[in-house]
Amino acid sequence: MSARDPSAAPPGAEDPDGGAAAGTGDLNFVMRARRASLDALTERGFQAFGYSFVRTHTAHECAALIGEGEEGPDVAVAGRIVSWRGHGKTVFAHLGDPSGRIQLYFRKDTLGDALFGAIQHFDLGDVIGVRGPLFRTRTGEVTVRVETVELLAKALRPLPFGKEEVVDGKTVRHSAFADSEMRSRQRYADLAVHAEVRALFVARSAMIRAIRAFLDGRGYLEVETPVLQPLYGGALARPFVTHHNALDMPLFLRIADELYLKRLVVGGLERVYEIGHDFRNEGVDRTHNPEFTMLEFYQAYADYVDMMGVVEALVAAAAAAVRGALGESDPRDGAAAYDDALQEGGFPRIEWVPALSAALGVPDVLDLSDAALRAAAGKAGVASVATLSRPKLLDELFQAHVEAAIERPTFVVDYPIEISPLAKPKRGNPALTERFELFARGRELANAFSELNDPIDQRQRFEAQARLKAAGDEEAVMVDEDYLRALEYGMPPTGGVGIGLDRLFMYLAGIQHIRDAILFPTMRPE
RNA sequence: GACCCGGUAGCUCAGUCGGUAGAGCAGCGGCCUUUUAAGCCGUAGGUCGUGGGUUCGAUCCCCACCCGGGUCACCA
Repeated sequence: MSARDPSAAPPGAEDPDGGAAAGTGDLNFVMRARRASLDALTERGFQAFGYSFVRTHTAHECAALIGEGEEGPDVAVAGRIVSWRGHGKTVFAHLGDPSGRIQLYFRKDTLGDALFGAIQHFDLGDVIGVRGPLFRTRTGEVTVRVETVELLAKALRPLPFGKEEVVDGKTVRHSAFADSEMRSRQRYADLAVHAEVRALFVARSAMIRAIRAFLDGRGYLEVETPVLQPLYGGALARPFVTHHNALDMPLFLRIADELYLKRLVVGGLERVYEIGHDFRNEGVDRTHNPEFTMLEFYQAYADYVDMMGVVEALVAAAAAAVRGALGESDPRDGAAAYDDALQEGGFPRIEWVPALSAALGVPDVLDLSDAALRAAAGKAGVASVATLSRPKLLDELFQAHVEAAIERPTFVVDYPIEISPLAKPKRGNPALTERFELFARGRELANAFSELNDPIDQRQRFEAQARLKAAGDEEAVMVDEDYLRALEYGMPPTGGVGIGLDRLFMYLAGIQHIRDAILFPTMRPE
């Protein structure tokens, strides 16, 4: 609630007296009219905020119920008033519920003077319940001939409904609620007036449910690990810092689940997964929200080749769920869930070093001197090449030359060891690691490796990171002694995968902005 | 962080080469018993993002700031 928006306060909040007329001086004229309607109803003895309503059918079920007939049985439906057309002694309105909308027909001679008088004080957005028989109007629309009506929640603030018309079978909306910032801030209003936004988040939920079912079906155990961590790790990112008062110690919000999940594999939970939020204290843009939903899963006795197969099947299951939820008939533009390649699996696999070497036109990019890498990075438009470390230069070059060009789902395999501090060295080539990332449309969708389970090697990698941190790299991680202790007890060879679910959903559903994939994205206060 | 664009009524927008602003929808009043972007008549509604400056006068010009969008950078 904003201090700068007095009208956002509850009735009487800024006026201790709280009378019906008090505290309304700052409200705009529309809201004053709503309060007047509420008062008028209350004076007539109408309950404006009901307690319950027994709905017998949804709007969608009503259409099925009447079939091809002209008359149908009595129904009780409930929802928001989304349109209202008064005609003197009759009113046509539409009621919106989760299944769709249904027309209501109010007649003065059916309702009686008192009830018909009362509904003159109904407004768009009010939540009502009505009962009456179904019929078809002369234009054929399924309609409830309302015999009784209850007001279940008076809308004291106008919802930004646009007007809808159907042109050639498609819904065209006029004067819709279009301010993307307001739609994100007031997601409740966005959802209330946009059925397609509700459908999108239903699809997101379906995708996550499908992923859980997929992993559960393969014997993975869903677990929960700490969000508040004394040391952060498992990724390279700047953390959020907080403080525990009673323990008088700093705590970090996790940037990854990885190190705790692998502790569980040490303990004999051989297949685990977690779906939860990670937090990274970095910039906000079209593809980054400070908190985001991460899936990580680990499988003992598997390597990265095994995990590629799991990822293909998991992405196929997620795509099927999104497609099922959004419907087959009218796919969103650019929604990859409708791409057959996702169902067929067998994503192409390209090797990191040869791919970059070919892009640069050199025999082996790893043989290039730092100076040559710097020159190539500068040519590719990478900023501040003079200060970047060798691993960083490699990473930047790969992003610029290879990642950005990948359109179809593709596995990139065998990353240089310098940019993969938690991955096992590649069999037969210790300069590389057994790691893959899945890319599509220039974006990373998954990151995975044969997990490093040699505690001596892992300690050396941590210490290299610690040196970077001492040299001023804010993203480098600290040595996690407890994690090393766990590895010293022995961790079976393990394949691990991380998938950002917001981005996977964006990819599958054809969403361009991460803000549109998250119900309540992080925003500045109003 | 840099550059570009924007912030006007509840919503969607127009406009003012500087003279304190308009439309559609929503609202309010009236008419209308099968309408569906309902219609007709009437009416009300705005500190033109905030603060300075120039000016007789600023929503408009200038400066700063706030907020948002886009591009780039940062962020694997």
